[in-house]
Amino acid sequence: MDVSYILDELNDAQRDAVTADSPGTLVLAGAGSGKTRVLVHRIAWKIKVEGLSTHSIMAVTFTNKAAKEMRGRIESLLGSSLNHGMWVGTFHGLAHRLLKAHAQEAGLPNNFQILDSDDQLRQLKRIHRELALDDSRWPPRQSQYFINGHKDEGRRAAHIDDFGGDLYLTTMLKVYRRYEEICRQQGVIDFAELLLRALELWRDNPAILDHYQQRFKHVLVDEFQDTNAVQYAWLRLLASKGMAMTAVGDDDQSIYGWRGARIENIQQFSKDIENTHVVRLEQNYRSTATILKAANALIANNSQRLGKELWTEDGDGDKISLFAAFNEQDEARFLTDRIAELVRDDYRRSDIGVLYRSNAQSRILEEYLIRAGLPYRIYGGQRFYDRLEIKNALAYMRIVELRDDDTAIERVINTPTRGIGTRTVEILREYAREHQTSLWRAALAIIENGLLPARAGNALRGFLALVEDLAEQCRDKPLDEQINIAIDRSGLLAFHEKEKGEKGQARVENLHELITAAAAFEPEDEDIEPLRAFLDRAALDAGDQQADEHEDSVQLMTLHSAKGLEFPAVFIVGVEENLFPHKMSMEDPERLEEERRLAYVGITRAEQKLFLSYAESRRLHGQESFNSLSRFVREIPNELIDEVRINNTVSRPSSYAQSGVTTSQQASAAAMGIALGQRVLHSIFGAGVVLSFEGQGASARVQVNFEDEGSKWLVLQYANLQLL
DNA sequence: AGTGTAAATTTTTTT
DNA sequence: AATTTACACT
Repeated sequence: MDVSYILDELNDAQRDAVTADSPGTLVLAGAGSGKTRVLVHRIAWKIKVEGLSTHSIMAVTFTNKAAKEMRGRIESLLGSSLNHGMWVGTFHGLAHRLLKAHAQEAGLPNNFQILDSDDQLRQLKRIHRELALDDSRWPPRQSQYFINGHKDEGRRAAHIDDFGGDLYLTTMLKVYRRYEEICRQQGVIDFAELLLRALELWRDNPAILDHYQQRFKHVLVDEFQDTNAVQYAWLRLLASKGMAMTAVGDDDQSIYGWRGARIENIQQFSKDIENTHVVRLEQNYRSTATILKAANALIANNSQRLGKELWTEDGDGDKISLFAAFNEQDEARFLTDRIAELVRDDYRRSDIGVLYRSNAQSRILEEYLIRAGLPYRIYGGQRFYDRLEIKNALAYMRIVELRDDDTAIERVINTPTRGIGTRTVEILREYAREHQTSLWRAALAIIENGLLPARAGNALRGFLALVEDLAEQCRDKPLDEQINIAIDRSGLLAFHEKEKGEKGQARVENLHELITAAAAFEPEDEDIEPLRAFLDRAALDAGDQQADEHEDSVQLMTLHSAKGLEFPAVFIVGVEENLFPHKMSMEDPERLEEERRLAYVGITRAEQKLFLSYAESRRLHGQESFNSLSRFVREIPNELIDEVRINNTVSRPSSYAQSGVTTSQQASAAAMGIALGQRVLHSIFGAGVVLSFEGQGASARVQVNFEDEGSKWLVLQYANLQLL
């Protein structure tokens, strides 16, 4: 059989990675070095040359998008469809599949539901209220962070030592325990629980583990640097009987430390598996030499690296553009102007990626893009299935599916309003807590025993009847019909139609979109009831971005969601201290290094052109701030950068007027060379930024926000400030 | 019980 | 700035 097509067009290192026949293979793949290609070709090699069955291969990725792409590329390389024999999916997706197959052994009801992070937070808020915790002293977010953090490390409440009654720990543990109890009662599991349960399932049921150990002969893991402790332990269990494993990763692209990812797993891998074959892929096929030089120089500032340097046979190409905008509007204008120029130069809009550190930055960019008539598409951000109206609609379906789902009940019991007020819900909660049961069962019992005033009782009975009616009506109907019935009968549609303004209209449209999505929904697994499969998909899948998918449009996204993508032209906006690196990450050296890796990821997305921009003054969350150029840009060698500042001659924006500084004051400040946002150096306090200004002549004072000392008012005459 | 308005709170990244 | 929460009013 001719299998040369599998190895053709691969370089030596890639070929080595594809054909390696060792128990452990570790591929350290730099950005743009053909990582996915190696994975896909390696799978083809295992099947076509080594004769493994598709049934015995498992491939794990981190995003649904990556899983889908991998499946597609394998199919097109092999020229045949993969069906369900091969397990390709995300850790969460595969864990979910596993738990559904063995729900009983995993201690879950057959129809367990997934609790997403938003619902998880709501649940925790309720627990805090129940435990009478003051939200300002004990923010629910902190509990969420605590619980997820420990779950990611494989620790349940019972495993955590409270160190003899430490108040913080005992409180957090109280919440954690109560949370576990409630989840168990309702038959719901959160994201971290999905992974932890899957691990425990194998650990505690040797027969089941053995079955999968027999079945899988080879497991391949993409983005290995992003695995957390539980995921790694899960893989180790599976591979403990000498099954072969391939891990592909890049320590320089580890950007999910905050989610429990452990870069160390890469090193651990070669320690744990004997005779690990290590392959380095350093030749880059994506970017110009200039872009790679910048990326290499930047990442060299990180201390803990396995070491790796990208190179290319390509030429230098264009320099990297750096634009200093006055403010975020100026930046947005620069962006749209340049994009328009690129489009004029025959770039397709979809060839252009716009990356930013945080989602909040996209709004202003969108505004300018719309004004310029440039179609765009946003990845990530508010996901379709996370929208309020969609979650409400799905909540009805979830209750139909599983009556005990308290989160869903709380969400829609009075949405749209139907006379069930806070007091009534309060009574339900109390009853449920006392009798250790769900809200649904509590409601049934309360009505049975006539524990409510007539009016509230009627309203509640109405809700229960509605749900039963929905369940009745939906039986044996097609999925889209079911959802249509639910949003109609529940009054949800009418509720949003009545809502005034564009918002209500958008919500109605989204609800229709949901019906369309339901009609188009094709379950991956025929055996599962469509509604169940649809709800699972809604929880686990980002909802592959709706609408306009085929129009040629500029691609907007956070740096995190850009990982794995590439564009001929890339804009990274907001390269400012405090924003990127984010101020939350500046104190801790490890987190700062993660920010640097994020910058590395961003830069290496670019094929030909890279534009960086920053704003000297930026209004974010209603507050004006003055940030200096990001240290990451300063870490790029000067000769690679071309500083452009098109609007150089335009007068400074109105930051003077806003702060109430008069023209004459401006004049005297200007005479000293001091402008708002100007960076200055003080002999004692160090470096800082001018925030405000008042008075003239001898009484002139400036307010400076010092990096180390905070903000201070100084008499200009004596301050002896040096301009930076 | 429901509705509207004022006050308070929150702003990193996501399966 | 925008969203959630608290509170007063109908």
